[in-house]
Amino acid sequence: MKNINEINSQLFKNFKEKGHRLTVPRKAILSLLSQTDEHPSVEEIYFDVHKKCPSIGITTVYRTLDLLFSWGMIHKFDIGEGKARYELIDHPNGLGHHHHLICTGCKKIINYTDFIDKEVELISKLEKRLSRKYNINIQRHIIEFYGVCNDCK
Amino acid sequence: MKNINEINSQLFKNFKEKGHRLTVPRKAILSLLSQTDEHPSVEEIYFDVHKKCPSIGITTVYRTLDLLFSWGMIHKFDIGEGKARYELIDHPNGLGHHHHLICTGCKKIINYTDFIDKEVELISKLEKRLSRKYNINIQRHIIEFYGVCNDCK
DNA sequence: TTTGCTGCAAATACTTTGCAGCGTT
DNA sequence: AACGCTGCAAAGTATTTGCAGCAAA
Repeated sequence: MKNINEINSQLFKNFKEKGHRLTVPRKAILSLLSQTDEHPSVEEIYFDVHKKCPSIGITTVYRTLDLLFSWGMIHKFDIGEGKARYELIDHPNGLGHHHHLICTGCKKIINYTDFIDKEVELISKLEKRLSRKYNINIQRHIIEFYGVCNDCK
Repeated sequence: MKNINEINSQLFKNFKEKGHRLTVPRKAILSLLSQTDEHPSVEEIYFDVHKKCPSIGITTVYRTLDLLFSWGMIHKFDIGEGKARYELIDHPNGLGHHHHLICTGCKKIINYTDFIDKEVELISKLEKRLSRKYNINIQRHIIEFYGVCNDCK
């Protein structure tokens, strides 16, 4: 059973080995993302890291997330709010590959991992076929179900 | 073989029967959406309808699209540009249910309909299971594959 | 020491809102 | 005639950029 420090030191090590500078804001942002199963927005990430380290500005949060996204380390998506939400891809804390169930009322996001095996199987087949047919190099996918949760009915 | 006027008159008829006022801007926006297989943004829709009818303002385009979305007539999604794109759901012009293949380089969107039968089958099963298990009333889904197209490699 | 990263302030992009008047029904 | 729809202007969010200084490697 790994604790948070072990998990983070592994994450940080990988990060540095890829040649990126491990600065205070980056540590704070990566730590936050590795310790949550939620899908924080820029504002939420800024609120958290700025509280722990007030010198961090929101511009840096935007820039860091952009970089992490372009390096393929995080997912970026918009559930219909007009702002981005983020999630670590290779989540070190036990949360494996999953898809989302989103309430259009309260914007709650449920990560589901049940029923996912058949999905993964179909999707990898599909990716191969689509890649070949449309001559496109598929890197990731988004599968989201939208509905109204019990509290919002 | 239906022509555009027939298609639109059917669309407009349905629209009015639902109790919505059929105004000049709404006609223009619905016509545009029914005649394209693309996924125009607000700006692109505004550019088109404003050219045909200069009195239409961009605010009306935003409001009309919001209403069409809340009435379940159009899809609304963001392919990672930070702005919404739209698409008629019940496309009268032959384009059936489909999913998207998106190039992260040039933002080109390919509608694919091949291989979709298995997807639809799996998805409807999934929707039932997820609805029951998570007690949520699922209304729609988004399935998108992201990659780099041949031109952008 | 080098070069990439950072914070601030300002600019830009997208979307929403208040309000008075107009047009569809 | 009623009331929903519209355009304009202004305001509200979300995000990006220029630049000088700082700090990780």
